[in-house]
Amino acid sequence: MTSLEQRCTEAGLKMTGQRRVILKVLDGAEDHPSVEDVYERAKSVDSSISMATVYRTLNMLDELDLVTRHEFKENFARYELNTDHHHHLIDIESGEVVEFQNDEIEKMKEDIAKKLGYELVECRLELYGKKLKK
Amino acid sequence: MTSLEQRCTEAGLKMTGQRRVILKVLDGAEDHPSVEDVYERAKSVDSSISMATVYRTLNMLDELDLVTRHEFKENFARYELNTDHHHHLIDIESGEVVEFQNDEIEKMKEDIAKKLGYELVECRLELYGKKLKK
DNA sequence: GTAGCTGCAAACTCTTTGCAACTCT
DNA sequence: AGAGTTGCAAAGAGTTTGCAGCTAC
Repeated sequence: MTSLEQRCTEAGLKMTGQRRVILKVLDGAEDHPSVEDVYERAKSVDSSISMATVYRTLNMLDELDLVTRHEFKENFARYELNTDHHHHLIDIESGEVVEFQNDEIEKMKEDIAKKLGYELVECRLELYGKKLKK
Repeated sequence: MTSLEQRCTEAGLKMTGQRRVILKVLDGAEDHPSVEDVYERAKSVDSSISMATVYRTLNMLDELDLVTRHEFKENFARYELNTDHHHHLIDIESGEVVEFQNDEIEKMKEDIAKKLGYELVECRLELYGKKLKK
């Protein structure tokens, strides 16, 4: 049983076959899968899984803060297991997503919000670029 | 004739009545209007204007880089005339949008992209917060 | 005159939801 | 047993588009 599965059970969710498959897909994902991606991967394990269940499950996980929903400049959402805090650089040519983290920026975000009279609750920082040739 | 109108004409666009109204709405907006907002404001001047025209016009302006399309954590787009480069802080309680600019962050964005092997093309930086009580 | 623009309604895409059947616990 | 979960299909929301008629140039 994955720790993700465990956290879901602890949250009071029933552990159905479909759910188990979806959680495993997420747990095993090394990328930032779209709903469609999760659906395809889950379906290849249990072909009875429906898109509706994938949507419902991802929404639940998002609400439980076990997963983060991203809406990059695409017209669909991508999901990612919640681990450490980081931001993303998206390759505008390939769609590849690279993660990065930067303490200075974290600090500046806070400072800026405070200076404007706000308490920072959330933030979105996405860089879009293309690979440099060496 | 607004300078926006002039730039459109220079781009080879025909200046129709509807377009003139929409451009004026954008030029006069002090906020970050949604398509619906632009539609309503334009319609109050010329009630024959259709939603389709508003969408088409905003898309054109975006392509001409006269306008910027924002997709904050809402499920619709907002538009803003292209002026100086800045970012946004969105009040998660009221939806109000505050603009800010920070040179240090601009520099760091570039550095981070370069360090990851990318040329920075675009970026999205949005802070979400709630007003601090004094 | 004609290329481009418009309004209308239909189509699209992604996402959500009502419902009846099913299944963990 | 019963609340929660599922698949299906229909509904939603925002946005785009085909088409026939209209208009700026």
